[in-house]
Amino acid sequence: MARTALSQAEVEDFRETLCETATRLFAEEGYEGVTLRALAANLGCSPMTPYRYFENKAEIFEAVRTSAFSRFADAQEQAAAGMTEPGERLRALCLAYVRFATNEPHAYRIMFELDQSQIGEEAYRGWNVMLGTVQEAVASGIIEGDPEIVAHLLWSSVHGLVALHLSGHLTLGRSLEELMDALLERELYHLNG
Amino acid sequence: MARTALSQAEVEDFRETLCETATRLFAEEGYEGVTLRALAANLGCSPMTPYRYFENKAEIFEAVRTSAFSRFADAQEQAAAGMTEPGERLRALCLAYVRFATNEPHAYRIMFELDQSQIGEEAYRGWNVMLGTVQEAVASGIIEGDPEIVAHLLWSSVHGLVALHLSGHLTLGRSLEELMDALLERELYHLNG
DNA sequence: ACATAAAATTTACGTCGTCAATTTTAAGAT
DNA sequence: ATCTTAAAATTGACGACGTAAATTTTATGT
Repeated sequence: MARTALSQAEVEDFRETLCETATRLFAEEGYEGVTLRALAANLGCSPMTPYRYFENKAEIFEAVRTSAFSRFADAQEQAAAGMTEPGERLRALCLAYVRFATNEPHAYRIMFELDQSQIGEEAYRGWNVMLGTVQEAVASGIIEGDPEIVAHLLWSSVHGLVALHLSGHLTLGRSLEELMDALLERELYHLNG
Repeated sequence: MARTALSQAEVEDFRETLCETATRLFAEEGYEGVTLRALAANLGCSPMTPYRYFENKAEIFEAVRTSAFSRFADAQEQAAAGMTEPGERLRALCLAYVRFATNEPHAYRIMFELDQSQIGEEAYRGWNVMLGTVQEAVASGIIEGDPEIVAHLLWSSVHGLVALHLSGHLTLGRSLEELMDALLERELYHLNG
């Protein structure tokens, strides 16, 4: 007797398309640069249409952020899968980390510069790969200490390098990957030296 | 024959008052939360008055940022002055670092999350204290490696800890200072162990 | 084709940064 | 003391933003 409501699939489709477009715009224009009107124009719809699929701009960017975490986790898992020895795997993880950040700087920034409390499980997938690898490394004796603490310190250190690099605070004439290797070398110091 | 222009001192006075008020508002409301109209209201002037003293909002926040860097550098210098032994001095620096960040989270965020290219010499004062102390630590043998690289890595690591802490990404049940101590302990590992 | 409810668009509001036009203010000249 | 004048400050307006409310379009069962 009346128009039927959109199917779950149709809703999900639009949400996904919107999220992809928003991610692209965001990568081009940065966080503040993306306006809902521009997003709508890129989607070929009116500025109010997205509001049927998302509560507001903040929720749109939460979706963009979650998808970024998802891609990041994929990269981490793929990097880990390629290596068997814990030390090599650790390095592969860190390398994948800095490469993700350099390839998608804007995505990286919303992932970690905004408050974490609102994001879901997807945010922990990448972290869990790192934690697991550090646990293996400790178990196999190439790193010492409480795995959770070590993983947090390693993660923080790599994040610090990446963050300062992205905002231009690293004045040294070394590449990010060089610095990351130097960091790992020091962390694994008592193995080699 | 006509009204005299404001003296250099008067201009500087207003700029300073504005900067202090902006810093306070910014600390309360966060970056996006501060509007020029609110700032003007707090200063007891009209919204356009600040424009005689600053080009635009961006320039105002550059001033706020520079003053934050200045306070940060003061804290670093003061912390360094209290310690003579390089290892202790290094720890004092890191402690002052994390304390500044926890006491003035908003200030800390604009210092390091925004692009660095626009800020002046004041931004390097704090860094130079750290670099100098690492150089001493290397000279006295308690740390090994190229001082510049080590200083960059240490700085990055502490920044990473602080940044992830401020955005709520640190899930471990340890305080920031505990983690910082664990980090330093590992860095000085081959001295103690 | 018609009725109807969902979906989409258009219109409108309040707020933002900031430009342009205006008013106020303080000093030298009369 | 008053008038002149240029600097300083304010007021008013503009376009853009996020989004609430009102309106129009669209797809279905009868």
